[in-house]
Amino acid sequence: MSNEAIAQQLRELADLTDYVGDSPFKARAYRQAAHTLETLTTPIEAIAEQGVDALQAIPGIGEAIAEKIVAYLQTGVLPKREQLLSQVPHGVLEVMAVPGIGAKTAKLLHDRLGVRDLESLRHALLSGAADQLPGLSPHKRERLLRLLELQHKSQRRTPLGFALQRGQDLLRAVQQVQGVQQAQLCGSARRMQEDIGDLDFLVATELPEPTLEALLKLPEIHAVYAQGAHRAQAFLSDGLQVDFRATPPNHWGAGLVYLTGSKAHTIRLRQRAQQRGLKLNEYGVWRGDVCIASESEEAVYAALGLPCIPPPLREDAGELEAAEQGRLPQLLQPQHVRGDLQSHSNWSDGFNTLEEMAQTAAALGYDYLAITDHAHLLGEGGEWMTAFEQRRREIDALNEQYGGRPYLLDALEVNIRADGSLDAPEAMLHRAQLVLAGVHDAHGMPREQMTQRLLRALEHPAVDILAHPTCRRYGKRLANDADWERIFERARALGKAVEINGYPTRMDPPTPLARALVESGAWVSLGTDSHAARDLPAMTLAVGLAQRAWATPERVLNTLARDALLQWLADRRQQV
DNA sequence: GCCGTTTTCGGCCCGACTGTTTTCAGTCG
Repeated sequence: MSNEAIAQQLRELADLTDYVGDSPFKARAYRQAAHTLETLTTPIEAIAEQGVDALQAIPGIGEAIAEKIVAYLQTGVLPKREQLLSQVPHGVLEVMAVPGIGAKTAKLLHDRLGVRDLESLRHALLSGAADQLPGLSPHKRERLLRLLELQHKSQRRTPLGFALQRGQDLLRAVQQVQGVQQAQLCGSARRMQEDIGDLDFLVATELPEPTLEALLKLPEIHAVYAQGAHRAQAFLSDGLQVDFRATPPNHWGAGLVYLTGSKAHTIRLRQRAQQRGLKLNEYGVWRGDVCIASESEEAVYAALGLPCIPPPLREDAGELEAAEQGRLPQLLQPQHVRGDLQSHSNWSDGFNTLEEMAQTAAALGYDYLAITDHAHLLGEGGEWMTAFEQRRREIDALNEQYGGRPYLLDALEVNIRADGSLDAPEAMLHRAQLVLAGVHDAHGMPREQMTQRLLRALEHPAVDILAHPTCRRYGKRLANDADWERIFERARALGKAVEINGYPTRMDPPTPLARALVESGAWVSLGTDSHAARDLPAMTLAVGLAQRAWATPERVLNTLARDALLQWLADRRQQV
């Protein structure tokens, strides 16, 4: 997938363009093209093969950027970026990434103090040399030093699962603060983006200043970055950034639209308002000085001639066109989900017993839970089948005892070896009620080899679901490369499912690929990959990712009632 | 650099906060 790689280079080119003082609109065009590439569900190579006209048919990509993409695909670099980098120290890109330092400040720091990377920036700040520069007060110097410290400690982006947890805890505290009439977590967390940069809270209040003041005194707040009459920015002790935005209660809906974003979606909405002789800001939709919509999100979208677009779709990735044409998907909702199709018990590497898993699944209201213990961890060597049969008897007993509420599926997760064969005895695979196959080692193979590996596993008659397709892990492992279009198409043709995995550090496949999966028409299976009962609520994350992929309930396996799911499994096995 | 039922040239979202600006530039979301 070069899409992300080219997008990254275009963003750097945009930063460099700002740095050297070329037209800011050029930089914006580069960033817009980068965003478009990141949301494409097709590999850019495939489009480029159809010729330069196909590239230019993509919105935001014209003659010049199309040429740059072709050059990148041929040489692996953007010539313009290389040229600028030969004039500018490499490290200014990381200096510009520090919050509060933009292109102008970075250039000033370089030209006057020789700042060329984070280390020389730290030195310039500590030595006091930076105090002499316009715009760099001692106060700002302290702030920047603290930021450098925090950035050092924290990863720049936090996986959604962890961020949502922190955001919901903090939201409860926010709602208790004097003056807060209503509060909601917005931003990328509300859009269920797989990783987030900060937590954005919208707060409805009649008294913005004292309320913000009180919010910044919450014990969770470690350091205040900026504070005004309507907005405040702060950091938690682990470096996670928090933004508070106060809004008058009667402008709540417009505030939600503004703070939920995404930025690209908001800009499109504002352009749309302009085209209709209106103006959209965080307070509402305006005709001249008259506010014509502000109280609810529905009203704001309606004033722009659109149905309300669900937050996970607000990425400027075709949702405005779909809304305009009445083609918005009827998204999958959490209440559609009847059960979880990947979980592990202490029969393999899970923490909890089958019964503890069943009890939590029952508390979640599930009809079923697939216990997908790792086949190769079920007993040692020749003991596999014995352990498997013992586990089955325990599952049968629990299903009897609980009257099938929830019903536990006697399932397996099996490792796909490097050659695409499965690491489990055939007898076991065919006796299991449901089989997930997934890659657990030999990552990072060349694309074609990985493709063949996954296709071969998919062809195995016992395999029902391809688990965590790309195997990416936050902070640990990049996504595996493969010809996903072919793999999803083969899964569709075989009537098999591909998993959307909601385990917090996996969230696999990433959004654009998940959307390609949904578009392929293959069955989708939602799994939390829980290794403990307390992980099971992560289904929220899997559903969020599926929503970002535009999934509707129809092709999601987990929306089937128990008997329909068992019938689906039986039908597929008969086809073999 | 992109784009066009306002435009092939002249626009390009909009407002809050910081700093030192007595009216605005830089940065951010």
